[in-house]
Amino acid sequence: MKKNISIKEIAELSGVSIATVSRVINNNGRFSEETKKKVLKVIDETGYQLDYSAKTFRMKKSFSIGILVPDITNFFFSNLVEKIEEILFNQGYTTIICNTARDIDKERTYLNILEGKMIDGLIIISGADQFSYKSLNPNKHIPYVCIDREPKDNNNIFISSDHYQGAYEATKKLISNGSLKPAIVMHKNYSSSAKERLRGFIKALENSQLTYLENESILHLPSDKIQAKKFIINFLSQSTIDSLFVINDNLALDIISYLKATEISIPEDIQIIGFDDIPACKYVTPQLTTIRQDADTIANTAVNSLLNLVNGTSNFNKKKKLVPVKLILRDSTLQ
Amino acid sequence: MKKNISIKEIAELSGVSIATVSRVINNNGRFSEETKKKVLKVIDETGYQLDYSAKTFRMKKSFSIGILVPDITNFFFSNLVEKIEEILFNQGYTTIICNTARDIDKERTYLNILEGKMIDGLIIISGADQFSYKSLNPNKHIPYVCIDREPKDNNNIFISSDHYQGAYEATKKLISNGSLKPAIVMHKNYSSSAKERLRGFIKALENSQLTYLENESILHLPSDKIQAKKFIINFLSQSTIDSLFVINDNLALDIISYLKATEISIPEDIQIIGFDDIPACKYVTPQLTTIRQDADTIANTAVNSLLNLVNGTSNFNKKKKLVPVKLILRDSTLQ
DNA sequence: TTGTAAGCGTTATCAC
DNA sequence: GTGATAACGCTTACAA
Repeated sequence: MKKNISIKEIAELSGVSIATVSRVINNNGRFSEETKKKVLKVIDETGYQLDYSAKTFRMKKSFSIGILVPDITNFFFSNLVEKIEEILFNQGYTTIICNTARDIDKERTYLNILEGKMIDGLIIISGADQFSYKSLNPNKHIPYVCIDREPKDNNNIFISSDHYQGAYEATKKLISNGSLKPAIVMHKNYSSSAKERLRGFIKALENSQLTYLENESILHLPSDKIQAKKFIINFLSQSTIDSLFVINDNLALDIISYLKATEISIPEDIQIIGFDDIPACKYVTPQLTTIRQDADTIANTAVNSLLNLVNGTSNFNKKKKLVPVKLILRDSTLQ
Repeated sequence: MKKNISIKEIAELSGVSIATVSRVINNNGRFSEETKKKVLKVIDETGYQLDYSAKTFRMKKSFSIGILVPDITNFFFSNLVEKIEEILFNQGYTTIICNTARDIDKERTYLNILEGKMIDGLIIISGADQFSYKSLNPNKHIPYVCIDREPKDNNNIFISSDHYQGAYEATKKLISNGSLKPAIVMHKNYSSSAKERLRGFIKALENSQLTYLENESILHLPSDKIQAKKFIINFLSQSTIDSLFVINDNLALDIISYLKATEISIPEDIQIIGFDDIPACKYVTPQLTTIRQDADTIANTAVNSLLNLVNGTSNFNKKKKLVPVKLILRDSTLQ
């Protein structure tokens, strides 16, 4: 196999030095219009392609951005990633998507690899714990922004849906629809967004003179689905809870399917509101009322903030950026 | 900013040559147990990290694999990508996921970028047309495998679910359940997998002495959802079609939701079978009977074949690999 | 405006 | 077993 044609050959073929060729290619420095033409002609004829690996190596810059995402099969995440990827692509950046499978070791490994690959920036999506990026090399740090996950050193940029607002509105809606005893359903682990949603839920109760009861107003569903089903059916038949604000749509849809086997009907006996607005919301019966996150705005904000950081363009970035959410009314709530 | 610590420092600090350090790091060539310990200790203490960009540059090998995927928000694809990514990760490869958004230009651009990045191999998932990879440099070609998309030069590797078998079984099931007039529902564009599914559908009709009617047995749904809804309702109320084999679950779920507004009931009036087995199948009412694709096997086969190609391990690879699918019975079919 | 040459961090070849 | 050293393709002072 013939070796790749390099800048050196181009230089020889066009009778100039490699430095000049490099200047022409990158359109930087000075060169005459004539040499430019000459060089470009040879490049065109030979089908020369830049060796990015050499360029990256030399410049310590790769024009690629890493994304850490906990679970790419989750619609909210894949939707977000798709949008981010598209924006970055249009700005000339490649996106390296890393599925961490919520595994902290895998996350660490990826971080190291990305660092070794001279990644220019990093977008961290969600995850249970606060995010702290410690490079093995304390002098090196890749600029990053977090989405829905609080950075540990808190002068880093953090973009998030207004989970508090969403939860507040959802709960208020349940109450104004007549619910006297709403409960929130969550998993065991509290991500920063889950915490905010809980806070919004509690605030809505308070503002409506309802009391938040540690043992009744919050349900922690087991992650095993069989157990979760037993648990929720059991709980609902023994309590006077009459509406559920569920931490995300996937879980809400699970709950709806669990309740199909029972006498409990939605929304008459129990109203349900989810979070995210995944496509499946519209397919279930009853269709799921939910809080829609604005993935477009989140993606745009994240990329802009990150590229500002990477290029040092603007250094007056707000540290925390809250993106409004929207209540989408469907059939799992009254009215 | 202090410069990165390199193999050279490690060499000095441990009193050996850089060549020896390199051998230890890569565990290749000979070195004594003693020097190994010495070097490893220094590496550990200093927190030295390999510079992949230098390694890639030097070796013309990046230990990363590109994936071209048409739409990462589609569950079948994201599920596949997630599995592929996991397998590759465990083999020491990074995965660069490229969402082509079914855009042929974007695909071309990505291909060029990936080539410049010294990608070791390529996995191409689905897409409407046959895939043909032409490098700008005719002497260079990155090894690749296709999933659900036929490669143009047909001695390339091609992995696919047995769409023919799936469609055949689905249709046979509809017929054995009493359907006298099944129809297949598809989009306008025929991917290689869609073609196979159509072939299986037609074969099942033939084998059951049913006739395939060009104007009745096949429905091409408009991509606009409003129009699609009108179209399907109109069609079903005017024809004697009594079962539908739908080209994929997303479309089948759409159809189920369209029919909710009508008198037509599923499965009594119309039986429906989808394809893929996405999670939402279990959430709808009635739950959707479907053909499950075996994403695990597809992912494993694709990665193994590709890595064999990349490493030149085994050169007796079957060119086309068919992965069996499975009928999952739920409530959108009788019995 | 252009050329010379150093240097990025690694691997690989060869000699010892 | 180990060490010198060339080489990979590019960018970028610095010189001319």
